[in-house]
Amino acid sequence: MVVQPRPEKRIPTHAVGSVLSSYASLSAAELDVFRTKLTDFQLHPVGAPIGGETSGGSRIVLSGWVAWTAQLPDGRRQILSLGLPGDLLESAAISGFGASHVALSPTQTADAAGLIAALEVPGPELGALAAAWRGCALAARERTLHHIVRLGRLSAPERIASLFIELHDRQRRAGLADDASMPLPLTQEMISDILGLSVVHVNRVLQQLKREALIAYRAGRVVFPDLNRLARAAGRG
Amino acid sequence: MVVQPRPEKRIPTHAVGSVLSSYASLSAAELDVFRTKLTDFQLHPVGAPIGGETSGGSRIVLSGWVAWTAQLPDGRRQILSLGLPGDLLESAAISGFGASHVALSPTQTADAAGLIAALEVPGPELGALAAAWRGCALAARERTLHHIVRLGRLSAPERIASLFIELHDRQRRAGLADDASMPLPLTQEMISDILGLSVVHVNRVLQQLKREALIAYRAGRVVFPDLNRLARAAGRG
DNA sequence: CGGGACCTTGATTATCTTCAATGCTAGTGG
DNA sequence: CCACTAGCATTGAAGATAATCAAGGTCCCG
Repeated sequence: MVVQPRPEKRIPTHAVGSVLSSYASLSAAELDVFRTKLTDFQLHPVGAPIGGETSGGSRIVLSGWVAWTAQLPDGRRQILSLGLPGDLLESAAISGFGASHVALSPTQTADAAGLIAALEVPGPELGALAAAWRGCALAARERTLHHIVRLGRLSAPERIASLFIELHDRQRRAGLADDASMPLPLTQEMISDILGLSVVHVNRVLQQLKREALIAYRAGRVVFPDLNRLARAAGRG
Repeated sequence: MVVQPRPEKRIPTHAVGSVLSSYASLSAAELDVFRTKLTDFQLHPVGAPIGGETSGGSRIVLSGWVAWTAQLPDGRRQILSLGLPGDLLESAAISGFGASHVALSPTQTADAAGLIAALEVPGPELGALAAAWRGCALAARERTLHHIVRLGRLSAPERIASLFIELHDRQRRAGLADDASMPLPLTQEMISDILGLSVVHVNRVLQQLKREALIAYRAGRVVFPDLNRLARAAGRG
């Protein structure tokens, strides 16, 4: 018996479904709809660009982490946002400097155009799914604004604490983190490009946070001994 | 014959029309449509909140400047974006900290919900208007991302240069600035809240830019002796 | 064993903030 | 008309925060 490859069976939609469910309670039928509406599954190795310069975007991250990176002519780099499972990768291009989506870890994405089209037709069957989708989009917008405050007004320790809290919340929604720890597939250089700091300084501040028992590392994970204290250290999260 | 008050006659839609026209060439009919679709004109004195906490947003700025401000519990402030004529004021609220739209100068706004609804119906008559509207929205999104790079990776002189270039471009589109100067109704404290710097430092960097002849003041305006040089000083704009 | 990617450390310097005054200008009320 | 005030701009001095430069160190992998 020839087993046909059935990529959709291997596609980890679990995380995305978990994220959507965190914004609205979804029926099994709705969870099926979003699965079947996704097309053009792709696997991206670390460092691979996603979507390319040309593509209009609207790919959704199924697993892995994606950085939306802007690059200045002199080499300075700023990560505009992180794409985690459930996130829609908007059109990458920005006038004024080179910007692109890059896989930070092995990443699976799919084209969400069909899903978006299906959600635009108003109907009671997909009501909760549409609400969840809007919740995701709203959360993404709030993260962008939050990031502006982070870069503009938070000190380095606050920035790191605030970033970790955001990532923890997002990964918990995706079912990828427990209540007191999370995986963190970012190098210190990536963290520095997110937070607008130098690598050296990120290293030192991380050590400081560890000394203060605000975070800990264990087996490739960040552990949060006291999330409330960490939130306070983030300048109120 | 009783003359009804006709507020729309006094409403300065000129700037908004100019901005829209800068994104797509509009017919006179289309310019009329956007005028007639706007409702609920309001005048906001300096310092007045716009939209309130409750309102869902979707007010458009007709004249004046509006700051979208986030406030941390300890008093630190960050201006997330500026609303100039033609800009849509999105829903202000952000989870995590107090945020609101505040008039920085005497400001006129209108409810754009009717206009938005009209543009959502696809049709050839309003095609260019819809394109212009999308152009505005896209530009606003790019400004937000640009702001992240500014705060994350540009030095103080670069931030100020980059901000001035953006404001000059926007005001030229609105027909409010000429090729080499623009009005600037911002105090140095407001600039510091936009750029994530202290007022004192903004003051010193402004003097430095003046000494280097990158900018000049004259009669309440900022003058740009050499925009190309300023763009270079902005870390490539 | 060598190389590469990443993390860590110390020393030094640059950038930016804070604090504390002072000046300036326009508006206000006596 | 003249203090008086309030908001904004400016200045100097001191100190904190973060960047830069230059080495090492660790770990993994071919």
